[in-house]
Amino acid sequence: EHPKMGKVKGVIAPENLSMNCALDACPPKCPLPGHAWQSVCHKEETTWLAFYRDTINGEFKYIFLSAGSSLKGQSDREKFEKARELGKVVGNIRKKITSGLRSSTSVTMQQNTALWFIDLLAIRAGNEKDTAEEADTVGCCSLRVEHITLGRDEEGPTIMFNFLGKDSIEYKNTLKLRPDDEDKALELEDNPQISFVRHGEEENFAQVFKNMERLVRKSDNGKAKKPTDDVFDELTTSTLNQYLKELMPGLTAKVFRTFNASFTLDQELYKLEDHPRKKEFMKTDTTQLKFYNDANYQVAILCNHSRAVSKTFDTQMEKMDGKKDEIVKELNAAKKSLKEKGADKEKIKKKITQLEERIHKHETQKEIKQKLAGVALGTSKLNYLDPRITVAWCKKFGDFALSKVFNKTLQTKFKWAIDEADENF
DNA sequence: GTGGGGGACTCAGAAACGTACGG
DNA sequence: GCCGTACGTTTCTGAGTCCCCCA
Repeated sequence: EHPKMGKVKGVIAPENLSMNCALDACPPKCPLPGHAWQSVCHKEETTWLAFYRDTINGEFKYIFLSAGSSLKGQSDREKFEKARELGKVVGNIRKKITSGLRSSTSVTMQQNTALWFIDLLAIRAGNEKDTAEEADTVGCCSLRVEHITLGRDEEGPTIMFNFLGKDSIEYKNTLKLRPDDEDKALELEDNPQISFVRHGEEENFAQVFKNMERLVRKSDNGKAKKPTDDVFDELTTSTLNQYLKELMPGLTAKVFRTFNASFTLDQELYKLEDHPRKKEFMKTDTTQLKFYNDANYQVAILCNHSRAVSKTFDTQMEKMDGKKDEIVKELNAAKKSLKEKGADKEKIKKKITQLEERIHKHETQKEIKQKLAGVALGTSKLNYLDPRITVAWCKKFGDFALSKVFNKTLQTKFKWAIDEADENF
């Protein structure tokens, strides 16, 4: 429960607003007669147009330009360029991280263990928070012993994470080795609460597990840790980011999230190229869109973007089941009539095929609905996926209409990417 | 020199709103 | 043509990240 829940916000008057405009520009006129702005300033280094203080916690609230503005587009582009830059050197950085896992210096070991998780699981950095003023949520650096369960299964060690992340969204995930049995692996792959260690990282995972055993049991002074103690007791987000800056200029924990999200989308989308069912996916706009959304889904799972399941979800499912039963009944009747004397066999066979296709379509729709019930695709599309990957893919595969994946708002926001990327991006 | 907090930005899901569709 | 439902889009504003400055 949020400590400020139930508090009522005060009205913001012009007297609470500070305006920001160029020195040679005419400040906007206050539209309310008898009122005036608190102040007018000329900050050339900032992008906000106005600000006021929140009446509950006194924090700054800014009025910014819209996401579709060229200024925002420019910084969006810079964000994705930084992620691409990371992509070019990520191999070397991972080598440094994995060697740091074995460091005898405690803080170095902690830094690299945390980064290993941030890179693989796209967990946020985890700033310190004042739980008297804000909800008790955590990220990687602020993980507590109570959020981690170490275990073992048939494949080897397991690390289970269970904590509340940003916006009090539950993060539940078990990290484990991929089973050799491919059927079992594929089955587990569909489970959004299980993540596999990357191929070739098995030994590093063993080291990470060893580090975690140490970190959840003892602090550096040898004292046993309580469930409410920090796992990474020598880390803060700023020291972690300082370390990252040594590895690459401008690198922060957040960049890993952007990079891994975009990289995942790219990998998933380009599986279409040599996919054994390529023809099937390319058949219609609907099937191609489904392929895109499946790729987007993988990113949403990685970033833990969830949403509340609709209150009417169960009834919607029941309705779909009912509808399917109706089509099945019709199909059975058609099959029966095929055996009757004097029946127009060709006509009935055609009807049977149509009904079977309808059942298949219906089942697919239900499957998609079930899969996306608690998963939000929009957040990653808006914030983490380099739009140029999508633009290029649409151009490369059957000149797929971009409007199918980017609505009007996104087309405005990503105008810079649409202009820039060709099919070879 | 350093740690903490102020400041400025991005990211987040829910609510509100608009619209298409089918009975 | 009306109405209810579902679903996509837009708006809202809270919740994070991270840099920088100052005590």
